[in-house]
Amino acid sequence: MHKELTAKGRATRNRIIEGAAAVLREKDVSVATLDDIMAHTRTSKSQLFHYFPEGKDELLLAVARHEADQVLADQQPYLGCLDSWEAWHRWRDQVVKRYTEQGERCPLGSLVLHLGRSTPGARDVVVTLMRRWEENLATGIRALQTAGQLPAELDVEQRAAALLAGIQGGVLLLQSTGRADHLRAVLDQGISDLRRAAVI
Amino acid sequence: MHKELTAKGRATRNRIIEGAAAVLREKDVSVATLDDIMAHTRTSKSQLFHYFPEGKDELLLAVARHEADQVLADQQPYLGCLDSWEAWHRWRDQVVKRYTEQGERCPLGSLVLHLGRSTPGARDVVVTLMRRWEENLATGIRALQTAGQLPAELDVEQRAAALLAGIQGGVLLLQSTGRADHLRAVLDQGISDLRRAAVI
DNA sequence: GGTAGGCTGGACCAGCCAGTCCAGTCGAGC
DNA sequence: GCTCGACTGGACTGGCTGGTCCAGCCTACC
Repeated sequence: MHKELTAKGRATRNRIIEGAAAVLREKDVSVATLDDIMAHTRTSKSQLFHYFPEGKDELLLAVARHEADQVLADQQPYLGCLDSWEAWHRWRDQVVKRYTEQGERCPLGSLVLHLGRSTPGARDVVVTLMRRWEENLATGIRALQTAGQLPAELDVEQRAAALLAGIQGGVLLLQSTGRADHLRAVLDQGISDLRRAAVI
Repeated sequence: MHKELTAKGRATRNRIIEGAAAVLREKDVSVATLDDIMAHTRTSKSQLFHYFPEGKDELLLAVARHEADQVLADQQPYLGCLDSWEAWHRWRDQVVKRYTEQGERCPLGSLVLHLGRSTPGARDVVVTLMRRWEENLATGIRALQTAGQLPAELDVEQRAAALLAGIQGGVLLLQSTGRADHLRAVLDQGISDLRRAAVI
């Protein structure tokens, strides 16, 4: 697929994806039109359909993948080496900062919701993202275990799952209420409960 | 507003709201049309605009309010009297059951997202819902305090906020991955961390 | 320097769907 | 039983938007 793209073609394709991502960070999928994307990327409709023959959904899916990659990248390098309590706190700050800045928009969320079950592969994007995210958290907890900071019998999977869910909900509440209180609470509480587990 | 509605008129208006809610539980807002709602409620377009002069958005907002009321109602009577550990566990089961049955659809979520900032009042619906939900949780935690099951110095607000965020994220993950693991994990972990706080 | 095929521009089309309009019915109160 | 206004039916419209088509440009490769 797209093997035959020249360097110029690839550049244009990327420009479309990034431009579309920019558009979708400003307006909701249900409102954004191909014309918006054309205007923002200085492309014509034929180019859009040239690079995404299946049409709008294929383009949106590509944007969703692009955004999903961004989510974890934005948490690096912290998320990748959660091997001390200090590292956990730095990561916490990074997450709060990232989502406070992003504000009320959730391009990836609306995208996947919009594509929904009609577009095969849309769900996979978010499922994969969540799995990776959770794995990173689990790895971090295990790192604390091997560092002797946490007891070996801790249920790592459950902790990681609960933490991930908390973050998602915190972000959701940040986006719907405009306040980061919940996100902060869930991270603080999650980490301090983890620390407390160390003492027992 | 709508003071002058006769009994018949009120009945029709309610039929429209409930019918629309049923439609939106099956298809996403972005796909559902007024024709779908007409078909499902046996009404004509002029009736829709008679009862909701502002058009589709006004109708959707009414549906959103209707759905929001449902959310807390579905958690009763458990959510209302979280005054023992047993009550908390019964409530937990109820929540998991409710959202497992609901499956992947989240009518209220898509509705509010769809109405977004363009419709004043849409955000309020979800903000109010979340505030009430959180208050119920906080009341439950305080009930445990007065029952002597939890220490008085516990940060009730933070616990309630974190728990609410966890639930929202758990539901989100249930809807996007199809598995209830996260919701269960966050509730189990949340309640057991609370219990552990009792010991310390 | 020629040519095949990737790349680009933009006019055009067709379907969908919210919203309008008007003609007609029903029913409560006088 | 009359009348006024609430209520209902359904045809019509106008704008929007995803998608198509074709004609022409650019460039890598021979």
